Amino acid sequence: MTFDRRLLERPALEVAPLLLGAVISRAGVSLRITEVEAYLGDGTDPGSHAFRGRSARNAAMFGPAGHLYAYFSYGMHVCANVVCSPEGEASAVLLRGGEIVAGAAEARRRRTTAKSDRDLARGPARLTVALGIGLADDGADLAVEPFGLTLPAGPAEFLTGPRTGVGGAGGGSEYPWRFWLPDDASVSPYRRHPKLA
DNA sequence: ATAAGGATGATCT
DNA sequence: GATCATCCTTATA
Repeated sequence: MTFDRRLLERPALEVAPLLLGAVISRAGVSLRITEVEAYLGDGTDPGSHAFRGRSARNAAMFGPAGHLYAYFSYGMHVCANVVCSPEGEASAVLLRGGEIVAGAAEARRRRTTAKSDRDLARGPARLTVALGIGLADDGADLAVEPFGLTLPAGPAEFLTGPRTGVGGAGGGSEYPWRFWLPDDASVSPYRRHPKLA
């Protein structure tokens, strides 16, 4: 019914593939995760919110594994991460895309601009809207209502590539830390950061 | 199909 | 004041 928290108390690069195919749910809406990105907390990842240490915004990243790190971005969006590593270390996995497996009617009601069901949770900010995740959920334990998280039985087959939208240091092929399930319609289209030629 | 520009605000320098 | 872990609309092919 719920997950083994120890599986998430590992570095983000190991947890990311485990989350592909996992099902996350919140208040009756469930989705199968198909695309994620890893962000490290050991000070070696310039693209990570934790790169310059702890702050009020990223505090949840330093908390226990299996909790949520939700943050506000671009003045209008909320993005959600699954916190990993033992408490005190700040790595996390950004949820970038998934397909709704339960509660589709509710998800459609929230995502009024979605043209088709496959767009309901394709993209990190869309995913949070579909699930109804807000800033109030920052730090929430995914093992506790209204949340739920079920990890896949076995390891999934996956592909990797550069992280989307990360420019400058931390971007490009130096950091191929985006993970997705092959041939899945709910994987968001790759967009290079504007700052990279 | 891909490209470009605006919206909009917290966070950090 | 610059920088975003983005989305949506409109334009051009």
